[in-house]
Amino acid sequence: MARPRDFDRQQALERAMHIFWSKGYEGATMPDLLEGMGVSRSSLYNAYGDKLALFHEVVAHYRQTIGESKRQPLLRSDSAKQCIRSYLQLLVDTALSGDGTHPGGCLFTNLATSLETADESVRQTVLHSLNQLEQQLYDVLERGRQSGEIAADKDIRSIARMLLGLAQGINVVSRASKDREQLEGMVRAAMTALE
Amino acid sequence: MARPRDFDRQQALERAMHIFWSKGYEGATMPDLLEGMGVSRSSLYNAYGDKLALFHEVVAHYRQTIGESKRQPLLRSDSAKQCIRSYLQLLVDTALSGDGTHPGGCLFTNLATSLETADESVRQTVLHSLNQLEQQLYDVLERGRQSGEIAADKDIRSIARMLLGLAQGINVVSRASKDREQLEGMVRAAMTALE
DNA sequence: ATTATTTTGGAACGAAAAGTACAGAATTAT
DNA sequence: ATAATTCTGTACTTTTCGTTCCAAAATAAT
Repeated sequence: MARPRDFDRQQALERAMHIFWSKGYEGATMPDLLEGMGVSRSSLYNAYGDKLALFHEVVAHYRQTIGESKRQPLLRSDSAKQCIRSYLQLLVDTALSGDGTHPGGCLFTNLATSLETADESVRQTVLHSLNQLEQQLYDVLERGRQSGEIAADKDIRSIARMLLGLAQGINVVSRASKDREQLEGMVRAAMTALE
Repeated sequence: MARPRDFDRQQALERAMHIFWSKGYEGATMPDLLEGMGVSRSSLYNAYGDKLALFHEVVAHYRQTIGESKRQPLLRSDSAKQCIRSYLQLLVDTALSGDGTHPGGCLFTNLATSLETADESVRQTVLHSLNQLEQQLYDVLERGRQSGEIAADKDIRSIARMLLGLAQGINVVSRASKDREQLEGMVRAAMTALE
């Protein structure tokens, strides 16, 4: 009954995600977004609402795609240690953006360091995401403990938290330097905490 | 021969540091700075130059004060493990800003996640600071290895890197939640990598 | 073809940003 | 006291931000 949209809504959202991911919410200006998304002003406002609404869609999209895929290794039926190891390895790979299709690091980690100026709902989302990751790590460790793979006297809650922290740290350090050896060293040392 | 400055330059710089620290470079607007520093527009431009110049002074000041004091434990003549432990503990304390005099987390960690929009010289400073910290951690571990406190077969370069990463992670997570137990759990688990 | 509906591009708007200009106030040296 | 110099507050300019408005173009249904 009316003219269909000229651009691919999903593709444009993906591009917006990359811009917010690398520049942050405030750092990504409307001109940046317009150019990067390849969409005109009216089209953007018409399709997504205002900047904040677009950002919320981007955050949701990130969770469903990038976030989900990064946690994939934790859901596999490998041994617990193998799950953790491949999770961290994948983290390093995406932090370095070896494929070149994504910015480095993690959108949520970046957001966490700029929560002071952020929307309250964003703060909630970030907090929830961190807690969720800690719990997922804990669940894997617990499974490993029950199977005898991880010694019963290990404080797996603390280990889960350490891994959570290290994951954030990997995302931080990778923003400043793309040294794979450095990041993989972190992973290697962290794995010894499970021995 | 002329009228002296009306305000305390150092104190104003300190206040500017707190504002940049909690809000970031772009998030800290001139009105924010003017109000927080308790200085009028002309005085600020007269005393520091423009916003970027002020920021560079802030970064230098942060290194000399906060940065230096946070690394203090690494320079003590305690045992290596004790050095590391008290370094991490101090990190947790300041991350939670237990004294209430400072914002939480770390200015440099925050900067690292927003390097894309930052000045190149800032990027260099952040990178240098991370490398310096890794080296300091390594030096302490090396000392511990030579004294026999740390087993000779440990990969202390990787451990130093892991601790570097975890330090950044602590700064990140502490921005989102002020859970002391969570952060201290990270420290506890990380310390087991030295055993 | 006509009509109804929606997208689209470009201009325009208001608010807020950083930085500047200038006049007057204040203080030290003469 | 006076003069020279520097600080300070207000108001201004310029730029850039996010957003809105409106007419023209485009398409699907009638």
